[in-house]
Amino acid sequence: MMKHCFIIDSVFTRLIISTVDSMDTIDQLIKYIEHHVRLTEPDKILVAEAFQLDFVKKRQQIVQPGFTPRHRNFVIKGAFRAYLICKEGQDHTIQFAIEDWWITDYNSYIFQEPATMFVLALEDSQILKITYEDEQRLKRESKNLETFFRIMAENAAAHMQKRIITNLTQTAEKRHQIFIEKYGAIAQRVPQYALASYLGMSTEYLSRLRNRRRKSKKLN
Amino acid sequence: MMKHCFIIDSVFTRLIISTVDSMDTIDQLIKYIEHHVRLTEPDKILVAEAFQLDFVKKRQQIVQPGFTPRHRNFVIKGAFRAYLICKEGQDHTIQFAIEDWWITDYNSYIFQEPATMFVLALEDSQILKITYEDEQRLKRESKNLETFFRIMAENAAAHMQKRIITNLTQTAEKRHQIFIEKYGAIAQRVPQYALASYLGMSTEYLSRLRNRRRKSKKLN
DNA sequence: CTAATTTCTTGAAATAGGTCATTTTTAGTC
DNA sequence: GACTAAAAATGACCTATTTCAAGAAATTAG
Repeated sequence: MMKHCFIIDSVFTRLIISTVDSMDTIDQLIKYIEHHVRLTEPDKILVAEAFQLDFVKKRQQIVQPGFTPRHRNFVIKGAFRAYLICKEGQDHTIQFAIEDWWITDYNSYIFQEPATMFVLALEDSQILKITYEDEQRLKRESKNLETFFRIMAENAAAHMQKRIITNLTQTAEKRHQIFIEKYGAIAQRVPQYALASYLGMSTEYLSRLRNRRRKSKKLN
Repeated sequence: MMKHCFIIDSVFTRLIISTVDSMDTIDQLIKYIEHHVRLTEPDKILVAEAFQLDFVKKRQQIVQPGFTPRHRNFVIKGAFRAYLICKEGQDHTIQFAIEDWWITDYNSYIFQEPATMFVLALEDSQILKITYEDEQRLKRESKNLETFFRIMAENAAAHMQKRIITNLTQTAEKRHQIFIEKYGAIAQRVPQYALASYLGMSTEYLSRLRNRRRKSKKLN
C-alpha cells in the first residue's frame, strides 16, 4: 500500500522533472533558499550563475577518498549516500540525501582537505553543484547568502547533535523505529545494508529487527 | 609528567585570570573571534556591549530542561558539562567545554525551544554570555559577525560529524584512547563517569579499560 | 529470458560491553 | 583531622548485538 503510493509519486515526479530545463531546477533551489532567507534580485542572479546542473547515473561516485571535494551539491532529484570504508573493511553510512538535501564529504569540503568518504548516487540523479571558490564568493558578495549558509551549517549541526543523542541513548531497535518514523521515505529508497550501517548495526541484525516487527504487526 | 605540566599551567592561568577585570575577558573573546574573522572597531564595540561576564560556582546549572536557553556562553575560565538524563535514569554527556569553547543546549538555543539538557559547571568558572536576541542583532548589524557565527556553526557541525564517525567505527577502547590523545587536558579535569557517558560506555567499563591500560603500561 | 551478481534472511556460536552488588578511594565539609 | 558523601574499582553474572556460514530472493547485465 505504502509502497504503491510511493511508486506513483515517484513516477509522477519523474514526469514533471523530465519536462523541465536547467532554469527550473535553479528555481527549485532559489525557492529552497528563500524558505530560509530573503533574496534580492542580484542575489538570485549570483545563485543562478554559480550553480551548475549535473546528471549523475546510478552507482556513479561524486566524491572519492583522497580527492579534495570541489563541490557542495544540492539534490534536485534522486538519492545519494555518503559512506566510508574502515580498515577492517566495514562500510559505514554517514549521510543520505534525497530531493532538497545537500551532500558532500562535509568535513573535507569545509576545510578543503582530501576526502575520506565516498559519495555515491543510489539512483539516476540530478544535482546543482557549486564549487568551493564560488561559494566563498557568494558569501563575500551577499550578506543574505552568508546568512543562508550560516543557517545551513546550524541546521547541520543541530541534526548531527540529535543523531549523536539518539545513538548514545537508544537501543538498535529504537533507533531503527525512530528512523522509520522520521525518514520512512528514505528507508524505502536505500538498500538495507546502507540503512543498517547508518544506524550503527549489522545488516543481519537489522534484518532480524524488521522480521520481528513484521511478525508483531501481523498479530495486531 | 603530563599531569605535572598541566597543573602548573592551570595554576598559572588562574593567577593571570584573578588579576583581570571584565574588559580583559572581552579582549580574550575578541582575540578568539579575530582568530576566525577580521573585525572593525564598530564590530568590537558591538561585541563588547553585547557580552556580559558571569561568574558560575561549581555545581551551578546554567541551563535546565524545560527552560528555553537564553544565552550562548563562551568559557573564559573553568569547565562545563552538557548532559541529559533519559527515561531510564541514565545520564548522557553531550558536550564538555573548557576555556575558549562555547556551551549551551545547542539545539534548544538555536531554535529557541525548551531545553532538554542540563549545563553544569564542573569548576568555579567565568563565562561571557550573550542573549539570543543580541546575537541576532549582532549578525544583522555586522557582516563580519554573521560570518563568524557561520564559521562557528560549521566547526560545530564538523566536530560532531567526526564524533559520529568515531562512535560508528571504533570500539569503546579505541574511542577512549582517541579521546585521551586529542583531549587529554579535558580528561584530566572531568569526572570519570561523565567521560564514560560522553564516550558512550558505562562507568564500570571505562574503569576496567583504564586499569587494563595502566597494567599494560607497567609491563613496558 | 537466463545467468550472474548483489542483497537479504536465518540459524548457531561468540563477545563486547552492560548490570548489579560490594568495597575501596577520593574529595568536601565542619 | 575526622566524618560524610560522592566517585571509582572490582567481581560475578548477563544480554544485546556481532560474526560466520549458508541458502533464498531480488536486481542487473547480457
